[in-house]
Amino acid sequence: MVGDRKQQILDIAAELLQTRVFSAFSYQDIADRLGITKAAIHSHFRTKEALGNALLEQYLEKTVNLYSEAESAGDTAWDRFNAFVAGLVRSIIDENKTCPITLLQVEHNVIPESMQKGIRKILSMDKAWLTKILKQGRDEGEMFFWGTPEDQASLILATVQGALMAARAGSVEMLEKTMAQITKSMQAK
Amino acid sequence: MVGDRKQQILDIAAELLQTRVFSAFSYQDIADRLGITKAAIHSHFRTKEALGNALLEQYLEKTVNLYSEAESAGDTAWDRFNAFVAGLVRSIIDENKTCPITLLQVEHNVIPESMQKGIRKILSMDKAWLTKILKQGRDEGEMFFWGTPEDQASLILATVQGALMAARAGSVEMLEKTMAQITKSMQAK
DNA sequence: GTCTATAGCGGGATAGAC
DNA sequence: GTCTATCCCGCTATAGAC
Repeated sequence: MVGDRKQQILDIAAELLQTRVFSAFSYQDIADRLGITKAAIHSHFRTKEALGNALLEQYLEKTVNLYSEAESAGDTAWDRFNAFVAGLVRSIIDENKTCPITLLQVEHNVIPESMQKGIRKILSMDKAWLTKILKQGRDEGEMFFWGTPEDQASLILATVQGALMAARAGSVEMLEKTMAQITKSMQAK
Repeated sequence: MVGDRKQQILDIAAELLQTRVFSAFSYQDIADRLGITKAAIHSHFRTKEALGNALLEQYLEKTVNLYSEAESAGDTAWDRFNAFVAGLVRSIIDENKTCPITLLQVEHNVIPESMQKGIRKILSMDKAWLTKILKQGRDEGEMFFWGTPEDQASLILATVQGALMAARAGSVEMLEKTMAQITKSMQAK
């Protein structure tokens, strides 16, 4: 009847994932919000694994878009870095949400292998992109950190994910403070 | 028959929590490993919520012990800091495990309120303890960071949790590198 | 393509035997 | 205190109507 039911389902699933975890939402939850039976969801996504992979594809696309957006935000590494972090934080909106990739990473051992693969792909893209930016920042003489850009990228990704996650049990204010703290730590030597 | 069944159950539950997530293990999983029926578990922990709270009590105790251990490791802030971080990393052992508090924090919206309270308690203790150590380190002129010790404590906790979590989808080697990176970032100005 | 009815299984939890 | 048999519910998934 609607035609883009598939997208509606994806949108609701995305929200449920971000406010709970993958293991803790069901087809029933989605069906309830659409006023249909859970079996109807299976017409669009035969298994929950398929739904999960569709979500991951969507995140992959969003991630790539965020890189473009960050690179359009300015020419300096700092411009790009700040736009990237802001983009991640923006995806949270309220304190009950958190980064979907972080969530799925936590559930790594509990979800189907096809999904694990999708998660690792996005995580490695993030790391590669951030490494590139940090290298640029160091070359420009504007970013300061120890060791390789790659190690620093791991550090920052861990911090950002940890902070996005902590925002759930704590406050969003805290999140912004923590992000600011990362920035400061690289601003001067 | 055994007498310390309760502790056996707790130990298995702790391991299941760390390798999965709270939502994704069941009484059945525990019962299977003990060769009894899941109903028997209910004799020891009437609800899963009760089991979760018992786990949290155990973690609280371990956390307090880790503070003592860290403070016995030496008199300087660095001695204590390193012992603390090492203690957290030690609890991981293999790459399929992660920090239980991190896990429960992620599931904050999905677990009973009594457990949420326990989690927040441990998290705030960690933050308070680490803030104290960072203040000491700054006063000694040995630790360098921007802003308040409290903000830096948030940053470090987020990083550690993020890194412990990332170790699950990635490698433990990476974890150690990331930890080393945190340390380096505070060693010189 | 979109949906309902229903199966089949596994979840947490209770009653009650020992 | 320790356990089994059992209940009821919600889960994912299939069959088949429209």
